[in-house]
Amino acid sequence: MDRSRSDLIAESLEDQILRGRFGPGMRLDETKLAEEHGVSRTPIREAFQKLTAAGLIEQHPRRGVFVREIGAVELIEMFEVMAEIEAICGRLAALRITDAALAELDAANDRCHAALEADESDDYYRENEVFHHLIYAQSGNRFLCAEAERLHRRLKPFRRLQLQLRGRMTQSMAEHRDIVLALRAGDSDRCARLLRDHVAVQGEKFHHLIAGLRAAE
Amino acid sequence: MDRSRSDLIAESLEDQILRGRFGPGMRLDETKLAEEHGVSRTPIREAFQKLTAAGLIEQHPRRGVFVREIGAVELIEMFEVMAEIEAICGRLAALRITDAALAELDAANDRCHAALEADESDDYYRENEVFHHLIYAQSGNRFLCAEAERLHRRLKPFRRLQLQLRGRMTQSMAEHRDIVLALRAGDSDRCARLLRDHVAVQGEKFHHLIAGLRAAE
DNA sequence: AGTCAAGCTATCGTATACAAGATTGATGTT
DNA sequence: AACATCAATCTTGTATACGATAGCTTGACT
Repeated sequence: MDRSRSDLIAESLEDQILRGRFGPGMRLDETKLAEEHGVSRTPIREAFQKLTAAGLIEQHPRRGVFVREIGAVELIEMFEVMAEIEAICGRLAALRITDAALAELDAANDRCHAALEADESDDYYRENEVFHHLIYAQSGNRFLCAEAERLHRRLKPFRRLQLQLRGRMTQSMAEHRDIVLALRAGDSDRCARLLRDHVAVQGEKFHHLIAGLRAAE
Repeated sequence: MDRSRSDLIAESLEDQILRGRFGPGMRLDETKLAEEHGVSRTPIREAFQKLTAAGLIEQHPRRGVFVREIGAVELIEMFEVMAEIEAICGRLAALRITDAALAELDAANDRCHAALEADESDDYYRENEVFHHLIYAQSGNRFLCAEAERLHRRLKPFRRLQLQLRGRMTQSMAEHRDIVLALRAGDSDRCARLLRDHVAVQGEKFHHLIAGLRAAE
């Protein structure tokens, strides 16, 4: 399924960009990257195409490619959309979820809780992700699920910032439990609302998030 | 802004695929297309990257690229997501829309009505698109707007089929007027619901749509 | 001394050549 | 006669080379 070189390189570059190896606005040099990966410019250029489509970089006609700067406004917009998408997933999942999936959600939540107590934030993030992905899948709409995962992936580094706010992890856990309750009860409207609020970043949290962004630079 | 050759070719190919020049599952020959466009294989390949990202074609490792078959299930899923996205746009737009935009919506609706009376389905279709794009923009969320436009574009050919159902255009017009009323009143919940129902293809309409698809083959 | 223009350089975009893999057809064997 | 295997050809994936364009630097003129 993987289209060998260029796909691998695209993945690698995406990872490096998200991890901050390439800062926002930084120019990516085709030749340098080609040498670095031990390939010619062609696969690098193909990888660029993919990253452009994913919205990670910008290609200027005869200037070069640059890591896209995600401004505060766009970030807020993306979180707003993510919150709504998750709400949709939740509403559909509440109607369609299976008992097995509910059990898995409980299990993920338990592992989340364990990670929280052990102060293992990496584990917490992973299980938190499992929790959300389960809900996406339980929407019963594979297209929606794919879209949600795409956006989730894009917001990944920022979501991490969000969770670093003091006391957010504990609060997040409680919200997860409420969400599972709504799912189990089949209360789709409530579930949608809970998920929207869970993901939405509002009020003064914005400022922390933006400050975190600045600090990360 | 346009990256010369490959972008133009990608657009051309996309258009041809959507118009049915290349049937679903059909293989696209790099060499043949290169000759056809009077360029080498490189720009064609770059165009393929874009189309893959847009979900229009599939690239198999050493086999070639094929026009993606969109099955009935996936189509229904995509319409479900589109309906929800439009509902979100509508809810936000109801809170944020300007008077100028309301006037533009009215104008688009009037042109829609005129096209309906003149039985000019192409004009109707274009104005219908203007109407929806205005609402996307009035969500005040540029990211959401871009996502909505992307999905709208992908569903374009199928939406066209849907509108060809008997009496659908007249009904659609009436729904448009209700939507504007809700927007003007700032009734976000009602607007969201109206838009969701407007877009959703539900119940027996599915069968018409699928039957139309089958007939088109 | 400052500004504008011209030329140079660096990098992008495209073409072409080459390599590797997959498919299909033919031939040989059972 | 049918099936399997091997080879040849076609097509994709990668590399390299060349042409074009934009930005930068330098020099000349005001």
